[in-house]
Amino acid sequence: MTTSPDRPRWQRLEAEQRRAEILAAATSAFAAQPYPDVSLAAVARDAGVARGLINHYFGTKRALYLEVVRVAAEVPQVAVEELPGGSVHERIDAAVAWYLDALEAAGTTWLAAADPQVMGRDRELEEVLTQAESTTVDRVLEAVRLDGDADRIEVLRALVRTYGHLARSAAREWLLQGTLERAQVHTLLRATLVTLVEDVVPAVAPD
Amino acid sequence: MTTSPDRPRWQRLEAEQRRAEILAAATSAFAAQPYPDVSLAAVARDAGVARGLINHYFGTKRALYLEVVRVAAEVPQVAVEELPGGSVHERIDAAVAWYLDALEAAGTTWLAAADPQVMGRDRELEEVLTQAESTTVDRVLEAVRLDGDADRIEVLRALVRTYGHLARSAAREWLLQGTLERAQVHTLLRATLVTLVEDVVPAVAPD
DNA sequence: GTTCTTGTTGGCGTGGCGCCAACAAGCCTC
DNA sequence: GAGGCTTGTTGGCGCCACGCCAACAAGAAC
Repeated sequence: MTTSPDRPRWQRLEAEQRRAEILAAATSAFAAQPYPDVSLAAVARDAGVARGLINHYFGTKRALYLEVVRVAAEVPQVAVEELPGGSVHERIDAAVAWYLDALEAAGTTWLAAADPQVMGRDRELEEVLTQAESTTVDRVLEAVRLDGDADRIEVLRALVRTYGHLARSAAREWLLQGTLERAQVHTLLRATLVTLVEDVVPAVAPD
Repeated sequence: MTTSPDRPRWQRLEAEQRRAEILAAATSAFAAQPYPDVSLAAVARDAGVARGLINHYFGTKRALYLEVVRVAAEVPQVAVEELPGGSVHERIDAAVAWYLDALEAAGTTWLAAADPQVMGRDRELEEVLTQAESTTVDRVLEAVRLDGDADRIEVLRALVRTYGHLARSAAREWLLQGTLERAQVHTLLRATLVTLVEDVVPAVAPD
C-alpha cells in the first residue's frame, strides 16, 4: 500500500466552507455551459465531493442554480458603499465609475452567471433577480437625488430598471464581447443617465 | 364499437404544417415553464402527436428550444418596413412609434419567449439572438442616418445593441409589468436615442 | 478511550431524452 | 380500383442524470 491505511479518505469541513466550495464549482460550471448541460456529477467531481452531498446542501439542481444566480447578482452591490457629494453631474459620473470599477474587479463571472438562460415566465428566478436589482436601483435613485411619493417612486424605479439593462448590456459589450472600450461605455452611461434624470423624468413623472 | 374500424387513427399532414403545430405547442410550453421543467412528452401530448415525432422534426430538445427562440425573436422585425423621411428627430420619433406599435400588435408572447436577458456563456443561443438582433440594429442605424467605415460601424452597432436592451426592458415594464405607460416609454426611448445619436456617438466614435 | 454528532459517501429507483425499426396514410402508377 | 411506393408517424428500448436514503466515519465532547 502506498497510502497509510489510517489516513482519512475525506476531510470533514465546516458546513459553510464545504457549501462555499460546492457553490464555487457550480458557479464556474453554470458560467461555462447552459443549465441542462451542467451535470451535478461534474460539479461534484470538480468540488472534490460526492454527488449526493450537493443535494444535501442545496436540495435540488435548480435550487443550486438559483443560489448561484443570487450570489452572483449581488456582487456589484458590495462595491456601492459611500456616495460622493457634489452636484448631480458629479455624482452621476462617480456612480458610473464605481459601477465599472466593480465590474472590472469582479471579473466577467457575474455577467455570465447573472444572466440566466430563461427569465421569461419563471417567477422564482425573476424574483431573485428583481430582488437583487431593487437594492441597486434605489442606490442609483439616491445617487441622482431622486425621490417622491409612492406613485412617483414606482415610475422612477421602472425607469432606472430600464437604465440598468442598458448598463449591463454595455458592460457585456465591453467585458465579454470587446466591442466597446471602458471609456466609451463610461461616456454612454453618463450621457444616458443625465438625459434620464434631466429630460425624461421631468417629462414623464413631474413633481 | 363506437368508431368505425376503417377510420384512420391519425392524420397525415404536410411536414411543414405538422412542424408548425409542434412548434406552437413548444412555444407556449417554454413560455409557461423554465426549460428543464418542459417535458417533450407534454409538448407531444399538447400537439396531439407521438413524442418521437418531435425528435424527428427537431432532433433534440435543445434544438427545438432554439427554434422557438429564433422564431419569437423575429416577430417584431416584420413590422419594420418603410422608413420615414424628414429630419433625424422626426425619424427617431417615428421609429419609436413603430417599435411600440409592433409590440402592441404582437402581444406579449415574444417578450416572454425571446427575452433579451438571455445571454451568457451559451454561444449557440447568443448566436441566434445576435443574428435576429442584427437586422433590427442596422435598421435603426439607417433610421438615424448613421454609417461609417468598418471600424466605426462595429462600435455603432454595439451602442445600438445596448439601446436595444433598454428598449426591450422598457417594453416589458409597459406590457408585462404595467409600471410604465406607453407615452412614458415613448418619451424615454425618444430622449435616450436622441442622446445616443447627438451626444454619445460624436464623443465615442467621431467621423 | 468511548460516545455522540453530523458531515459525507455510495448506490438504488425513477423519469425523461435520443434513437430506431416497424407501421400505415395517402399518392402514384398501371 | 388494386397494388406498390413514399414518407409521415408511432411505440418502445436503452441510457443517463437527478433525487433520495441508509450506512459510514471524521472529529469533537466528555
